[in-house]
Amino acid sequence: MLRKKKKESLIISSALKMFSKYGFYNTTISDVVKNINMSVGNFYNYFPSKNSLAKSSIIFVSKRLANKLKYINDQNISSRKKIFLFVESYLLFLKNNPEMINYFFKVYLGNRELFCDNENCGFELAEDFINELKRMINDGIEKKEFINQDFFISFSCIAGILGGITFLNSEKVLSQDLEQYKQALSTSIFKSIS
Amino acid sequence: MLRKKKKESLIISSALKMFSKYGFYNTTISDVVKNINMSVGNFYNYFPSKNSLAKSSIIFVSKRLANKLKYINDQNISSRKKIFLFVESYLLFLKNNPEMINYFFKVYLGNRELFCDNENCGFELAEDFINELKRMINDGIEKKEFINQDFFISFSCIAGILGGITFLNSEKVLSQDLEQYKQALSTSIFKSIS
Amino acid sequence: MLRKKKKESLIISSALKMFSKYGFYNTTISDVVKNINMSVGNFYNYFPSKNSLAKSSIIFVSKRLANKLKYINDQNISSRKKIFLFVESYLLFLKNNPEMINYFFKVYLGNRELFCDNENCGFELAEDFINELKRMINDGIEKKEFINQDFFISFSCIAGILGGITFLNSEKVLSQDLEQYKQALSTSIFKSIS
Amino acid sequence: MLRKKKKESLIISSALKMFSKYGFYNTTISDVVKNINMSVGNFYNYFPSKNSLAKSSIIFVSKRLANKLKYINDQNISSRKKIFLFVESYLLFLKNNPEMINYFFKVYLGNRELFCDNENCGFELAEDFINELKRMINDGIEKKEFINQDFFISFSCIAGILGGITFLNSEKVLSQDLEQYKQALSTSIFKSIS
DNA sequence: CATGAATGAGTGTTCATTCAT
DNA sequence: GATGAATGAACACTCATTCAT
Repeated sequence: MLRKKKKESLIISSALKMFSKYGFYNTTISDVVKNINMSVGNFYNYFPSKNSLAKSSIIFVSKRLANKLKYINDQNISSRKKIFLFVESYLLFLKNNPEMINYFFKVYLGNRELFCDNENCGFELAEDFINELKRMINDGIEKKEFINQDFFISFSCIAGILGGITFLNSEKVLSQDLEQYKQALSTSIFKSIS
Repeated sequence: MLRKKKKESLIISSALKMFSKYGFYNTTISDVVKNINMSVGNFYNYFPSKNSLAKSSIIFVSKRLANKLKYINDQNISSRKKIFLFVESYLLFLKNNPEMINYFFKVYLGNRELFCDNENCGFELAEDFINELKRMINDGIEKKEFINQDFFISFSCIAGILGGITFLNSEKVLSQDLEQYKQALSTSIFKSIS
Repeated sequence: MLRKKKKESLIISSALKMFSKYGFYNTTISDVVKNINMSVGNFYNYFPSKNSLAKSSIIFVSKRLANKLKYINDQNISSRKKIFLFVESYLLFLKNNPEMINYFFKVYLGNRELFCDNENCGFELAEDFINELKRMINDGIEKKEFINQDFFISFSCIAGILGGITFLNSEKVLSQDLEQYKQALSTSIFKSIS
Repeated sequence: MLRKKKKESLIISSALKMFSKYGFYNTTISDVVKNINMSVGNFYNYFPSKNSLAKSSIIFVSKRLANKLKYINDQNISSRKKIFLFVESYLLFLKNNPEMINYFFKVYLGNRELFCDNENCGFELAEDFINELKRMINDGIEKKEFINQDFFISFSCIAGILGGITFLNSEKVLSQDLEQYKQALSTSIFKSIS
């Protein structure tokens, strides 16, 4: 039902804010639902556990990021341009939705145990985004605009550099506005993988 | 007293292993001390709290990393070479002491709340390492081997790319041995900031 | 209204099954109504509380048992024969309606607190059955077929022995079919009170 | 350690009182420990769960009952006398330790789910007592003082009749003191199985 | 009558920290 | 210093009951 989906999104929104700000383990279910005038008991009508909320949240973020990247990937432009547009888009997204990006970097990457089933802790939950990134890299390599190297190196360059600036931003040490960095960042990223 | 320092190091070693593997919040003091045949009560003779153990641990790691970097910085070689040596040294360190690096990336960066006093969550605890990184970057810029850009961009490039590969390594998705990546990684890093 | 009574019986049937199988405290209202395609909210149109459902259920069982016993009591036969017929009838009932008997022994006798009002926890709820049992005993004593002893002793002999075999049956330790025990059981019961 | 065993017994004693009086599910760990000036947290230094406390409690009771019965079984007397001594001993025990017997009948027999592992809900936990009962019955049969019938019938006669009087006693419907019933009860039991 | 979302008090369990020995 | 029993606040999750629709 639509109504149910709406409520789920509302909960996820609150969770992203709280988890990204205070961390998963320092946020109680009560904290999550207080923001949206929901009772603790009712939360469990929408998610079976706090853990599953964390998982649903990362899927939510991954889908959003994947969409942005897909839109860029689908364009018939140079890889250089794609990198630029992606960085631009990413920085804007980070500015407007810091909780999503911070959730991705802080909770998803920092608390891996939450996202594992048994011993299996892959990236399934973020695969929408990762697959799109993979596509961008492979397209660039095919068109000889990127060097043909191990995927994981290129992945580290793109995600790592963006992760770095994201972290510095969340630490509030950046002196300028985020978008001021888009030129330098996209140039750095492009140089690193071409 | 020397004896006291020895015990502290022992505790930190155990903490780094446990925290990096299971996460700070999933590791109890009892877990930390069980490894080293110490009682829970006695732990508190060495550290006033679990939190302070986390802080001491990151200082310990930061110092170790800073030393490696300082040794390289002190040499009279090109920045290109420095980057290479640093990457090489870093990968070796990661291979031999994964718990330290993983602690840095997972716990220190992923659970910032642990390392804040009041609202102040700077990098004081890792400043030994960060200062040395700053020195390498500034030296390179001065010698015109790196482009003269915002420090934080260059920082993101170096730390971000290494962070990326570190994460992939801890996720066990890398197909080759870590040191196989040193050439490509140092090249990517160098290109990104020059 | 008849319709209302039908629904109540339906609920009680489901409750007897669930309560006897999983216990009162391990069965939720949701469990009870799921079986019969009824909503949780609607349940409260028929019973004011979970507790009252437990009470109504035992009354239901007691009436059923009382009817069987009354039919036997009303016959003009020896007490020896009555005991036999009762045991036979009881074992058949147990075989066909284990949930009723198990509810009686497990929930009604094992969770007395549910059936008390204030401090008053009598047998009112099972009085239909108990009165009929009392009648059988007193008739037997009058006819000098049973020894004239404290009612509670005779009661313990009849109900206790049947309770014993019921328990063993529900634990699935009996090697033979229930009705195979009717001869021995009725003999034992008869001997014990005559 | 002895100290530890002492505390465990203390907890079990309190649990037997509370569980037998209010039922397992209506007694909180807090209730159990309040009686003995222990904190909730400390309880978990002695038992891993509330459930395991229930199991340990029944083992405790079973051992106590088995001892009494063993003492009687070991004597070189007639089965008739054994039955009498056992009933006498049982009634005395019930009078002095009603919480133990009531726990056995109310919680152990009434809440079987607590004592099961997986699908396996045998009598292991009470086997000390049951084995001794089995011995008494078999000895009697061997000496031709009891009829040679299915063990479960004889078991139901002994345990059932005692269970009946126990139940009536805990319901406070008996008009006389417990020991007044020993003659009639032991006679009834003896007659039922001989 | 019927639905099922919403409520919120309640419980088992954990764990950082303390303290008597 | 060393021990580990003791403390108690905190939290995820449950579920009987209510109520808007």
